[in-house]
Amino acid sequence: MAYRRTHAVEQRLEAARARLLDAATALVAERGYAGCSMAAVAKSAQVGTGTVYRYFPNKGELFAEVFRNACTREVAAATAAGASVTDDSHVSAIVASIRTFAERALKAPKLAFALLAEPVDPLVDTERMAFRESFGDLLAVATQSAIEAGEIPTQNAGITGAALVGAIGEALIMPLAKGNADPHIVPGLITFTIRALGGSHDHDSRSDQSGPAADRLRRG
Amino acid sequence: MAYRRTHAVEQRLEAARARLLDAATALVAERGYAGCSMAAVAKSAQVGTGTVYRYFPNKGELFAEVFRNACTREVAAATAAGASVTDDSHVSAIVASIRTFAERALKAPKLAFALLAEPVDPLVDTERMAFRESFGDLLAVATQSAIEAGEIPTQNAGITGAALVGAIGEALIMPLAKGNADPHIVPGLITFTIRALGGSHDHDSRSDQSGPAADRLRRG
DNA sequence: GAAAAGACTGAACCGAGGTTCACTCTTTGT
DNA sequence: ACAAAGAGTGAACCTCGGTTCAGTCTTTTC
Repeated sequence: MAYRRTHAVEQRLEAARARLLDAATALVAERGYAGCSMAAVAKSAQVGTGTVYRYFPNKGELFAEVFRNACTREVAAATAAGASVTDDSHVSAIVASIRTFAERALKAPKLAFALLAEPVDPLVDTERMAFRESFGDLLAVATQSAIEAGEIPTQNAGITGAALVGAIGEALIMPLAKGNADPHIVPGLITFTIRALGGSHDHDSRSDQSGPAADRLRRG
Repeated sequence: MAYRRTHAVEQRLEAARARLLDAATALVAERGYAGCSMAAVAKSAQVGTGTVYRYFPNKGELFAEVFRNACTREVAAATAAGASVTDDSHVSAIVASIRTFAERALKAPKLAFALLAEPVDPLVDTERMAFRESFGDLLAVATQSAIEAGEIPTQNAGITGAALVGAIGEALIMPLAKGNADPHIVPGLITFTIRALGGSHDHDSRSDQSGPAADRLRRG
């Protein structure tokens, strides 16, 4: 026999795989999923097109992993933000999670849009679904804690979690699609969240003060 | 000269166009957008494939119109439901709109899923965006009225409208995707809506009574 | 009835992008 | 150095559904 995978090679392969994932992620963040052909990913990672297929069986799997990583990062960030204020109140923790999520999304709009709403492969869609679900679960669990702590009224925490995810996503999509990162909506969303949970109104210092002028009705 | 489009022909053409739209709509409602090839639409409408292109320049335009019609119907139904209770309170009107929307969606899950979430052409996506926006506007206007009537606290009605659309959409997507039309979520959504608006809790007789059991956290 | 103007047809075409594969280059072990 | 086993390559291939168009059928007018 001759040639058995040595440690050095194994590391190089791992590195190449990571480079491919990084390149793909960067491309999504820059151009959205639509601008991510396999050829583009390969080129961006400085390898031949065929090489990509030595690391991933097909496009769906590659981008499923890209999405999974990105989603994990986002959920982790939101979770961490929530955990860092648990000493205060559960509602505050939820608010912190949501603020972190929204602010991060506004900072990386193309990526956030791809994660939330852009048309993608079925395989990738599954990851998105999982993302929304796990973010919803995160909120649902926190909601349940808040209920049990008597901070907010009894309610179906699962529905509340899902509804909050939808509410935040939808409110963010317009600005994300346009690419203009107007952080003005965040306080409005937080007010909405606190009220939807049924919490008292002092969990967040900044409350949304928009006037009743008719032209304020339209989003944008 | 010979042959000028007579009235009878004009009517036949119009009828054919309508048949195509109907066939396409039925197909979407039955199989979702994914199952809607031009050939399938043509076959279902009993015409040749090429004929479709005598009525619509391309697939995108055809389905944009299909979506536009369906969306218009849904928004109209929700609007009507809201208008029919205006004598009571604005919050009740919003609740009625939302209930109607949700119940109709659960009754035609494939169509609702296509309208709300299924991956589609960019052209069709535009219609979807418009749909969500106009439904959001409907809710925003009603919210604004409720604010001005003093029923609910001052808030950015535009954000509230968008957030409610997202909340309802997200909460419905899971059941819609699975195809199981569990009307149980509707009362939960209504509770959520009323609370999010900041209205008092007696605008709807049926309130959601889910217990705190942990296994209730998961949606489904 | 004949000719002109459309309307209808569906098999053939086509493009875009994911995927493959015959070939070359690199690494390993003797 | 040399052969075996991978790893890398990118041009060619394939697929699939939207689109076209040369040929046929229908309607209208004279």
